[in-house]
Amino acid sequence: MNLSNTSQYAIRILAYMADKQDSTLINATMLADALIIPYKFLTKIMTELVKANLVVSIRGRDGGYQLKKVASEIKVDDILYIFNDNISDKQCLLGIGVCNKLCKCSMHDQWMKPKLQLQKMFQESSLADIAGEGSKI
Amino acid sequence: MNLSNTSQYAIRILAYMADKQDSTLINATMLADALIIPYKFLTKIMTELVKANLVVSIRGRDGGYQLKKVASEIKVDDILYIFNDNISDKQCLLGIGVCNKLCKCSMHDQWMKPKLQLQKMFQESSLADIAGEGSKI
DNA sequence: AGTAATTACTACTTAAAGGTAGTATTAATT
DNA sequence: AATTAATACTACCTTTAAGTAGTAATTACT
Repeated sequence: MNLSNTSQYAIRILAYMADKQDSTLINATMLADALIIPYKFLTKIMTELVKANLVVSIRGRDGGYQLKKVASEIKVDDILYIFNDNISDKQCLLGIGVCNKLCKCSMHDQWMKPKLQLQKMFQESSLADIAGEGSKI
Repeated sequence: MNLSNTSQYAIRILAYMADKQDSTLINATMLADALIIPYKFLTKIMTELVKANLVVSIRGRDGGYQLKKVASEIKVDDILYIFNDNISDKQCLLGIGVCNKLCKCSMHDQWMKPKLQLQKMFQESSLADIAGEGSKI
């Protein structure tokens, strides 16, 4: 039970960008070096973040990336959603199609409480909440 | 954020076996048919469960499988552990090595509470707790 | 002893995630 | 206009998870 590599990278990238809001643009080389993420893989992720409207890109010389919204408006859940890594309501912990009150998998009841808490955490945590504070990047 | 196919299958298999405790042995064909899991993949998983000491196998004609312990003694966390799918304490949500109070990733604090609740749920839920009750199998 | 029914083992194939390489496009600077 | 530095695109390669196939080993029954 864990996040995909891609989601982990994306969260770290965006949290780093939120932390460096002062400098208008950050380019892929800077991000890849700072976060120790393979450059080519990072640019692939950046393009997805641009398409998902979380990031704006400026092409050409002196180009780079910046957040499209203020940090407090970008939630971790928004990031996970892009990479299909969020916790959906219907999704069954045991993978038996759709799970709900009427048609439960055997772990439905036990899963309910931690699931809601996880969802809440992802939905309420913004980049502003997680950026900075001298944490690992 | 989800369990691997293999873990999902394993939980379903063991919950089903716990539910059918009356019939001493259950063979791979019965399990594969009942749970709609590919037969060959299921036997592979069963062999791992035997090696992990959760299941006993009887080889040869009229052979099959049965739980090695009583259902209440087998926790979901024990199953996830086998397939490296449990939630370890050290494991960092963002994949930046080891995460702890002294050396935190940016989501460490937010992750702590849901993580503990998830761990607790997996560690406290036994096959006896999740088997039966007319749930999907 | 032979047959049938079962698990165990070994090896392979397929699909998805993770990662890399090269080229096209864009735009500022000279 | 040419050069340079950046993102975007397309295609490929590598690794891991998921699934399949065939055979060996084991054991009850006849």
